[in-house]
Amino acid sequence: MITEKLNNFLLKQLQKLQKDHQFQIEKNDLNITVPPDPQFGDYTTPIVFKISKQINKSPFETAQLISNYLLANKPSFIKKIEAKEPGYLNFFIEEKFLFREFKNLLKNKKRFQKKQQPIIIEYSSPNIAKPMHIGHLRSTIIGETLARIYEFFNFRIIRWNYLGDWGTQFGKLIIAYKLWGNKKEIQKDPINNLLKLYQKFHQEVKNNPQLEEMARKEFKKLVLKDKTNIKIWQWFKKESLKDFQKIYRLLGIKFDIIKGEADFEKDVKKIIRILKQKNLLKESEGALIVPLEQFNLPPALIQKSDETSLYLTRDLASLFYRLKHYHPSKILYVVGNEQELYFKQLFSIINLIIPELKTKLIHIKFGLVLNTNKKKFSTREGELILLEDVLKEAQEKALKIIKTKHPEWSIKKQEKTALQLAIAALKFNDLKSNRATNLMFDWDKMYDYKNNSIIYLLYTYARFNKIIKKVSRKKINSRYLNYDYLNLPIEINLIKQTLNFKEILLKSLEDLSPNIFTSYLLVLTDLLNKYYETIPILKENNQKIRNARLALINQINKILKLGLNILGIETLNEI
RNA sequence: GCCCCUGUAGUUCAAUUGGAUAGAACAUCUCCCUGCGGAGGAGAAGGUUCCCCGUUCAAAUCGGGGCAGGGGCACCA
Repeated sequence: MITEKLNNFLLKQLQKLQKDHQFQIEKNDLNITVPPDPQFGDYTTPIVFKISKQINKSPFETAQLISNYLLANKPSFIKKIEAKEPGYLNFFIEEKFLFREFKNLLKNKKRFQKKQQPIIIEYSSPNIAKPMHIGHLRSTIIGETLARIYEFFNFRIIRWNYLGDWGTQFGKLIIAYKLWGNKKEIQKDPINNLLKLYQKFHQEVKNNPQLEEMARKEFKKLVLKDKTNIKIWQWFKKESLKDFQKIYRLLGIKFDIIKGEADFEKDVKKIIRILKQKNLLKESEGALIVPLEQFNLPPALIQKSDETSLYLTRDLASLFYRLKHYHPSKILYVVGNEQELYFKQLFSIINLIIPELKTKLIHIKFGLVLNTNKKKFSTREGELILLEDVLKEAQEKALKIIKTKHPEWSIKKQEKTALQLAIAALKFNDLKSNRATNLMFDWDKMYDYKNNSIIYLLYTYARFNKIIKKVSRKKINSRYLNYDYLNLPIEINLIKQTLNFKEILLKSLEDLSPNIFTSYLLVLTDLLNKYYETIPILKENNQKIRNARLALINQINKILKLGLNILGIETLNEI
């Protein structure tokens, strides 16, 4: 990567300079970035400001001093170094070098070494017996994209779907089934009917608070392996998994491990024993808690007064299992903002049990999906938007548009494309926005394919793809990729932008924010469309220039495809 | 009440983590189809970055104090 090269050069030279001038810098201070305007060069650093203060010179004077020193030792890949008011150091890269990097952009993937210790990413994690709704989508999509970005850089990833398949909620569902359920009816449409039962429970409990107690008793019976309850639970779980798999298949997601809370119920006693050994447990109102005052956190409940476990207890057990079996370097929990306190508690407890733990535990939080009243969706109140319905409607809307644009396509092709667009739009909608902020779910916006940014990306790809397909494969040759044939400002600009691909992806990974990368793809696409509009490719008379332009767009289109695939989005040859 | 997150154009969001003139899309208004795909391109208009004070070469970004919205806070997950 160019920034890496520049970084090394700069660091080395500055270290030499340190001998004559007294100043201290840190590696992160270099902060090499692409300046806002091409007149300021290809790359820039604000390091001068940090140094000037220490050597008691004005920033601009310092910049001049440093740039003169750097020029004396200038490596061949740098064309020009400039000191600019108020104190920036701007670098211009040699075109020859740009072209070489550009040609090799897709080749040197092997540079990234395979990492031995895996990273576990826990994401999606739906609750059994409740259909997947729009709220699960963020975890699923962000988690999957992070996994793909890590894999691009050759990390070993374990995709973990941690199912919510245990707990008092099943007591609620079992009692609801026993009171109002009908086996035959449920078999017809399991997921929706189970949801209705769950919602009926929460309606009834308002008038009949005793139901809560009954639910806890049913859960306790489940824990004690009551045959009837186990049977009901297994049935519900099977039906739910079937339903989830349908959606995962559509989204193109495959988990390495699908293990839920129930799988760790058996280890709960061990966890409590360990906590007791470490003298961390305290009894309070008949329940067991871990006080966390030293972390400035409220106490964490480990065991209820009826001696059943909680989500936290089982999660601790699952964490022990993960550490023991996989020795991961990191565990990422892709779970919403609202669980922040929970994860602070979980991480604090593990810190008390294993202070020397090397594995990094990270809660990758994201904003809630809100309804148009800017409030959280509530499953209990029946105010929920099913993922399946969203996809279905999105597909229908897309189909209508496709029918007007491509009436000549077969119905099968129209429908397939519509589904692909619906999925792409759903994914991109999540990935383009900042992780931290809440996302408003607006039916109209969701299906607004006019000027939708993912459509824009796919359209651009398809357009260039069409041009490339018009000439024979043989004619597209990377040997034309050089400054003699490609020297228009927009062409150089395109090449430079494309070269930022890995840097941005890496930044996206460091920040664990896919949206950094999505907005980069949009910038690149924007430039591509300007190119398409202003520069002739097939119509260019000079054969060498024409071939060079073909090679250029061919390479960039490949990058665009790769970028979209990292986001889990398939490109379309026609749209 | 305590803790956490957020506040940017009429709306939905960006802003390379403290950097150069705060950018896109939608909506509004011009212009470009004899053209490689118009789901496009060129342009106009739209801003006290919620408010006040501070930190420094530099603040949407950091600190303090307000205001507004959201989320969380022991027998749910």
